[in-house]
Amino acid sequence: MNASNTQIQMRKGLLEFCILHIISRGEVYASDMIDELTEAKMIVVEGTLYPLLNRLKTASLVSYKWVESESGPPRKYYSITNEGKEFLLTLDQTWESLVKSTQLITSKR
Amino acid sequence: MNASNTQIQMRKGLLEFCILHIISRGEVYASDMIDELTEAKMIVVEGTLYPLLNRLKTASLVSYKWVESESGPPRKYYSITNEGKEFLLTLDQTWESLVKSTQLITSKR
DNA sequence: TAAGCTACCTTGTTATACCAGTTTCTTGGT
DNA sequence: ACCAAGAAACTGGTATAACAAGGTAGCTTA
Repeated sequence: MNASNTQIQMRKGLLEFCILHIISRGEVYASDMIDELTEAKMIVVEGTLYPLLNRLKTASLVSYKWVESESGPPRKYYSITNEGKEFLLTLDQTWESLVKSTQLITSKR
Repeated sequence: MNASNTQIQMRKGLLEFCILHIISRGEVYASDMIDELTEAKMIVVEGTLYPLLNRLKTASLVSYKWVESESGPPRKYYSITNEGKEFLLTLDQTWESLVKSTQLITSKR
């Protein structure tokens, strides 16, 4: 039971929420997402991101299109679907309520 | 991919944090914890709580003592150890930083 | 003494993240 | 023309935690 594992566990499920938010703001591909997450100090590795994106795609929450790159292999650019937008709203509520509950418990004394 | 599962996933690891906080405020036994969590709208079932308490005990973050009940079987009353207090401080930071990161990502537009 | 409640515990399943790779495509150097 | 290097997408195995659905044991009460 160490802090770094706790961090991983606390973040579970949150990543899906964050990724969906990032995609909801406009077309992006994997490296863009990793950059933005890293900038916000939420580290994520490729082996986590790609399966997650496939899950979102399978659930019809996002879609993608191949785009040729000017330097290097083609990229998958993701965008959010209407279904994804709706789901994101429920995630917003879930997160908000979770923060509220935690606040309530951890600020008591 | 449904909202109730997302809630479960988002909460992973958070429970450990909340339970440790509850125990840190004074001696409690399982039902007390469930009551407090339920009051804060953070539902948890026994099958989740007991293994978690055993993990915390194994990691020396909490200790317990048996206490006779006035009505019913004896109870395990938990209290936090010094090691647990230290760990709780790092969890506070982990949680705070996680909230900050999520805020940063989800409030952008 | 049997029923019912309370408290604690266990087993099997599911879902997600991580680690450590692999594959494919493109470019650049020789 | 060939090979190295890099970028991008992907995969298989492992660990962890939460849940569902049970089980066991002690105490109380009718």
